[in-house]
Formats: sequence, structure tokens, C-alpha cells
Amino acid sequence: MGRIPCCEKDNVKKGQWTPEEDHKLSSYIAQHGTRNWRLIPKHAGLQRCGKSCRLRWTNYLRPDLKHGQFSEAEEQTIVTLHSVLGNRWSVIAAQLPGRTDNDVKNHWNTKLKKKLSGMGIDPVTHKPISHLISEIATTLSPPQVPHLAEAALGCFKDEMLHLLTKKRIGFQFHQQFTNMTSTHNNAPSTSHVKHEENNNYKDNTIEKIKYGLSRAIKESEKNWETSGGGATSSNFHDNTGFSNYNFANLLNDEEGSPWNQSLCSGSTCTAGGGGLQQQQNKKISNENCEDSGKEIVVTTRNGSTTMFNFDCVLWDISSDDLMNPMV
DNA sequence: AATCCCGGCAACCGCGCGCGA
DNA sequence: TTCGCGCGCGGTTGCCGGGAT
Repeated sequence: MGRIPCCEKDNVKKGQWTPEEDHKLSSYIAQHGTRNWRLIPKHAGLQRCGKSCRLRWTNYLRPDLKHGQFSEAEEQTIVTLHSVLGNRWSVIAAQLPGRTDNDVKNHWNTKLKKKLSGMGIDPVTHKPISHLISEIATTLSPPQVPHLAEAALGCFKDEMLHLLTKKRIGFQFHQQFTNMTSTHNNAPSTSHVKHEENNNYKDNTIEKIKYGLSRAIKESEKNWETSGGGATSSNFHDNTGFSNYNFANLLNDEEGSPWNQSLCSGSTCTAGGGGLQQQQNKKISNENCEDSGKEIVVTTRNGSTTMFNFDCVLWDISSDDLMNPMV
């Protein structure tokens, strides 16, 4: 049995709402409330689907909505909650008065994701990208590493290109990479790389990333041999120039986002400089969760509440959970 | 001045959940 | 317990405006 459509598809208008339609809907809701969305368009004299009316009301017409730009505090709240909740936009929006899930989702997709990527942080896991590469390399047994690392490279290629094509960072990378190649004779030549030649630069960048990754893998294989395998926070030592570049430079970029100073909200990850070093120093352990965590209570629309402890969740994500934010 | 490209945002779509009969 | 309906959620699409070429 097929699902019954929410409204008759014929005689239903789609697309942008006109001011007249907005007025009709607002007036009707002001008088009669929002019970039974299916009937509202009919009674309000609108040739719209009830669902469309509901969306228009909840995302745009509701009088308690904020329409301006997101403040720094709001952005920080979104990032922090997203690190805990993942893409649960409605729950995140519930913590931001006047913002809708659609607002939050759009803002995340258009701004915040790029902002995090620009800081060298994977927006899905909220971990440093270099950390993830290292984690992949250290979690797997050596025979598997090259294939999966290659796959990971594909995942992060866009973010890396985004980082590397930023003017200043690109220049630093070029310098650093040149230094690296001078001591590693199996590295690809970069003598022909010119920043003005953006396309060539991007193409070479992929080779550089591959090279950096292969070095990370080599290093992790060493760690694997010496540590007996398994991924722990303690073997996150970026010995590669690539990885060090990738994060330290970004987080120490004085022109960068103000989040450099306080991405973490937990009480053991306080505001201030330090960036990567501070985060590396932060123990990734459930021991932190017991009594030092900063807690928030998230209340959903149906009234249920969930308490989150940021010290636990910001960094305590096992590799199994990378694509499945907890909760 | 015209065209192209891209980012931002509003709106749509399909699915899942909760509730009541 | 089951079924159907209504609603809410998250992913995706498409339009529009502004900047770049």
C-alpha cells in the first residue's frame, strides 16, 4: 500500500510565496491557530499544500523568529552542539531562540562547515584532519593502510584543497614542502610549482597530499611496530612536516577565526592560544568525564531531556563512530 | 555590458515517529 | 495490537542575487 500524499498534487501551487499568500496564512493562523495543517490552506483560501504552509509559517512567518545574521555566540553554540549531536538540527535550533532548524542547517552548510575546514578541523567528526589521517593509519593493520588511507584522502581532498589554496597558507605550505623534499629524495619535485598557476598548483597539491599521507603512514607503521598496534591518543604524534603544517599553522594563524582561541567548550579546554598543542595535551579519556565536564541539558520539543558532557564527547569518539555522532 | 559562476537561502521531498481510533 | 493520519525532521533541490571574468 502506497503512502497517501499529504495533499492533492493538482491545484497546488509551489515555489516562492507571495506577500498576499503570506498575509492570508498569517491572518488565518492569528485567528485560528495552527491545528491541522492539512485544513489550513483550504480554510485560509490558499492553493498550497498543508505541509508547505507549515514550513512557511515555522521557517519564515512566525513572529518570534530572528532574521538577522548569526552572532559569534550562536555560531559557537551550533558548533559545540553539532560536535555532540551531529545533524540534529531541530535539537540544536531549540537551544537558539528565534532560530529554526532550517536556518541552522543552512548556516552550517554554507558557512560553518567551511569555517571549520579552514581551521583544519573535519566538520563531521570535529577532529583535526591530520589526527584523522593518523588515526586511520594507526587503527588498521599495515596491509590495510594504503587502501584505506587512499580512501581517506579522497574524503578530505576537498577540504585540503580549500586549505591549501588559501593564499597565505599555500605559501607556507610551499615553503615547508620544499624543505621536506630537500631531505626526502623520494618526494615529488615542486620546483615547477607556481602559485599563479592555480590549476597546476591544485594538481600538484594532490601529489603533495599523497606524499604527506604516505609519510604519515610510514610513521604510523613505525608506531605500530613499537607500540604493538592499536590507536590511542598517545600515538598521535605528528612527525611529518605535512601534518604539523596542516594544523599548527592553521591554528596559529593570527588572521584566522576567533575560534582559534576557544573551540572547545569544556572546562579543561579553556580559551586562549595554543591551538593544536593545547588540544593535543587534552587527554582523550573517559576519566575526564567524571567530575570536570561542562554539562548542558538539551530539551527536545516533546519535552524529553538529555544531558551532555562536553569533556566526554568532544574528543572521545572512537573510530567506529566517526560517521555516526553519538547520542 | 554581457555572461558565467557561485554562495546563500527558501522550499520541497521522502521518511520515520507518535498518537489516537 | 494494528493501522492510518498528521506532523516533524533531515537531506536535497532550485532559484536568485552579487561578484568575477
